[in-house]
Amino acid sequence: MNGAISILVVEDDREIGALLKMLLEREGYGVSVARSGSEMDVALADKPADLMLLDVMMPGEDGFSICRRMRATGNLPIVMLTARGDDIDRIIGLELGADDYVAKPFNPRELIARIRAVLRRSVPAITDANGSGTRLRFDRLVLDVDSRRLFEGDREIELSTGDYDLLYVLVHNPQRVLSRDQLMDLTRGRSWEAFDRSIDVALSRLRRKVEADPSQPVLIKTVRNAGYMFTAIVSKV
Amino acid sequence: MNGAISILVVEDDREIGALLKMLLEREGYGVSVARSGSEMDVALADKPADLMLLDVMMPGEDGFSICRRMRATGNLPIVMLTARGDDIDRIIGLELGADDYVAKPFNPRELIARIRAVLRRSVPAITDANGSGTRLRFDRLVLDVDSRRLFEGDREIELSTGDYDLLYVLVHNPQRVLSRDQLMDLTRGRSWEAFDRSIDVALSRLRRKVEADPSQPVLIKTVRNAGYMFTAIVSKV
DNA sequence: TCGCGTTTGTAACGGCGTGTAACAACGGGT
DNA sequence: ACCCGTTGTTACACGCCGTTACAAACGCGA
Repeated sequence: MNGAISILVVEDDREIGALLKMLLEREGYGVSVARSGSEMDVALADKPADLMLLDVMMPGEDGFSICRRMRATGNLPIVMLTARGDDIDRIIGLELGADDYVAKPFNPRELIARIRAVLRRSVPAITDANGSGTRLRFDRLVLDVDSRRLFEGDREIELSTGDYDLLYVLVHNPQRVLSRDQLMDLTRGRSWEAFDRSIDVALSRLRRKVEADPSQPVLIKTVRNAGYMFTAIVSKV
Repeated sequence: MNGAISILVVEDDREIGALLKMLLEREGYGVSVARSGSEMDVALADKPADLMLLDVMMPGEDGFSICRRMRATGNLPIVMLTARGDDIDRIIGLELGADDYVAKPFNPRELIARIRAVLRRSVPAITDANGSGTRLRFDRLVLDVDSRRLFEGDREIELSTGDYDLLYVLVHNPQRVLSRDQLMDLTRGRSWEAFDRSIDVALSRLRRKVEADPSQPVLIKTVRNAGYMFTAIVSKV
């Protein structure tokens, strides 16, 4: 854990703090958790961080104030964690000085993606092999994540919202079997109930668009009794 | 509300004063309201403010006069509230030494943004790397935030107030899905009720102006069951 | 190898979310 | 007062996607 990128989580809620720590460590980051602004000061004095994940709503000094303080003294990348609704709306479009924010309840994937993006912007040297680039190439296709568009050469392949969400998840988990339950969770945030065929149908529709020969799928293989697997090599740019 | 930044609102109209107080307190500022120049003097003697929000049009001593007086004695940041956005008012306001102005009727978000900007500027330590970029480029377009105008090359694309507000919010949140609720709140300050289609229609009208092919939108993507996403890369100047 | 139960592929249908034309209401400018 | 541009409302068309139904593919035991 020495050469790892270090993230300081500032979050008063024990449970959420632990969850964040777990999530981020799973991604290979070194993680410390501070439960207040003053704990944060101590932690930073002890060891500098590469990025700070900062909860807005905290007793005592709140996230806004901490963010402002940090900006006054340095430019440590900050990702804010805001409660749903009002807070978000207040931050959006305004120049708070944070580098990005994620709304609670947060989608773990989005959180990781945004942290990676901020790190990439602020530390150009760190190009995580596993990272979320903005253009992904596989087979003869290119998926542009920024614009949610898919290209085959210079021809665009139209994707619906559902097509894109599904393809996005698959492309980010190549050579790995994803169960229907996982796909359901990752694309729709719901869990899978027995006899639900919607994933199968969605996948069938996606194949029709991305497979050279939909009747002989090679990009997306079916793994009987397990789920589906994206088989192509995925590279950036 | 002790460590909070304090703002003194000088506004003769009770209703607008209360509205401003509410808006600003929601942002975490400490707010006092004075209803005339003399009330202002009393308030300032009692407790110094970090920023003054000053209505131009008032019976008795008007905002211009007050601004001039304040500048003669100190450099308290002042944001002027002008009745109409005529150029005369703007120039006078800035010549007088005000730090910024907002035209009535004001967009709450813009007001807050300008106050934040002035506060940040007035604390010289905080010179944000993202400076005062008032022109934003994306795709083949340039949005001038100061004048609220949009250009495609040297050709201007006419935007209504609503067009601009919506585009502004979108452009400030690229690669992020904004729900109808968020868009509603950010552009109109109201919350979204089920079956309200006004955002959809506003967005459709905006697309007609900014998309190369409105029937195949690429700048503003629809994310089904979630909202809309601005997909272009936005850069300053 | 065959047969049968289970799993998967996909066509077809329909509910519903979204796009947008048309109309109404509103407001600022003259 | 009128005009005209803007914005909200309504209505309808269309495409997406969940459900259903049935066919095809698979796997396991005989």
